[in-house]
Amino acid sequence: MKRSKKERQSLLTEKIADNPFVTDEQLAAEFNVSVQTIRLDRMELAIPELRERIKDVAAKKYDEVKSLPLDEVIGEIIDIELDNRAISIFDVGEEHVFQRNGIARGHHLFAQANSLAVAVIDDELALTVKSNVAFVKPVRAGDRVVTKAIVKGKNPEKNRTFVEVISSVDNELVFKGEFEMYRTKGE
Amino acid sequence: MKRSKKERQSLLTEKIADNPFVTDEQLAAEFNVSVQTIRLDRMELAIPELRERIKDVAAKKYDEVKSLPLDEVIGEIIDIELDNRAISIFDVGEEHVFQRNGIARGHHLFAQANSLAVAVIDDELALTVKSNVAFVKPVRAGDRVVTKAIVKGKNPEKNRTFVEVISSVDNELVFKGEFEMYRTKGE
DNA sequence: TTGATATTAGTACCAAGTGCTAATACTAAT
DNA sequence: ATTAGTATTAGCACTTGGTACTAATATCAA
Repeated sequence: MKRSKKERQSLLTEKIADNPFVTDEQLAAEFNVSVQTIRLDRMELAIPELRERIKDVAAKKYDEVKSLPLDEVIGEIIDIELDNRAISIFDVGEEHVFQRNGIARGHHLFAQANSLAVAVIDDELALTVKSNVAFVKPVRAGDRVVTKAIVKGKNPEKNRTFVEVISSVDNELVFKGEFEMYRTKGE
Repeated sequence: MKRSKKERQSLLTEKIADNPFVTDEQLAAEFNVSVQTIRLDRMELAIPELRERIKDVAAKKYDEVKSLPLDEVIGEIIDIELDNRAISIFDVGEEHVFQRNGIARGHHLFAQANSLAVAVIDDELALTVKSNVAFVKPVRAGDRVVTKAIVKGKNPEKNRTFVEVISSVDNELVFKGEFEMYRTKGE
């Protein structure tokens, strides 16, 4: 009936990955084997029981919630010299690209650049007033985008700071932009 | 020791909301009451048992995963005329604003505008090449941002389309931008 | 002191398992 | 065909974190 243990086990792995909410009993019925066989399979494949799987999913969700406030900055800042320059990296994942063509959605690159421009200012209130950006080259999932922000000039009377941002992947320019930032204190 | 049932129950509601992974036993120990009391409290408050709570969290996460591909477009498109114009709305939530000052992070407005510029093109492949944007007025949590994209011109030789985007809250301009888009087919 | 409300205790039962032992079934090689 | 080895099935005791229900106390207020 079923094409061997191997096949069943690989199907099983898939099934569970696809829907972690399925019980051994349901799986047994689906594969026309006993519940015990399913249990043995899970053991061999080191797949935890239903409750553990569900807990894992829930726990992951919880981690996410906790790490979300960190999206105040998109990308990880690895170097910063306030009011001068800053560098951040951002790893592009599957969730950042268009399904159709695998190219990163522009707003993620913009978000990284904009976040960095805000961060480099370090004022109680730093807001983007204007920006001028160019998406030079497509970025894809798996790429590591390195973004540098450089403070170029100021207009203290108007509380403005100008920041230039360039992003590259493997030392190739993929994005550049100029940001005009507003700050509360003219410094 | 404990200030009445009422107080305990409100603390309990909080505790569980804060950490759905806690068992009745742990709660009983924490409140210095018996496990049964905790159970009675949960019944009165209609709080489901641990496993159900965890399942709920996990299920929510699963729904999210399924609805995530919808973030191909930021904001909800309410009207669209391909290669001509489009309108989307985006409700700003607490998660979109800076904690410090309650003002929406620029990239969300940009994301809405950029998404709409992509959507109005409707080509297999529409990419942002350049954009020039201005954040005219701060946007806050609770604001409903209405964004309009208008196709302004084309350069068929270069496969370019120019889109103008303006966003407003309560008919007041909050954002404007020009987007230069690349498309595969020059149409 | 009487009632009402709150709390605790105890029992039977459930789902979805784990862990273990033991009996079959199937398959392949000698 | 017999034997070995893997695969499958069955059955039982036990575990968690409960539900459902009954019954005994405690606490407090009129």
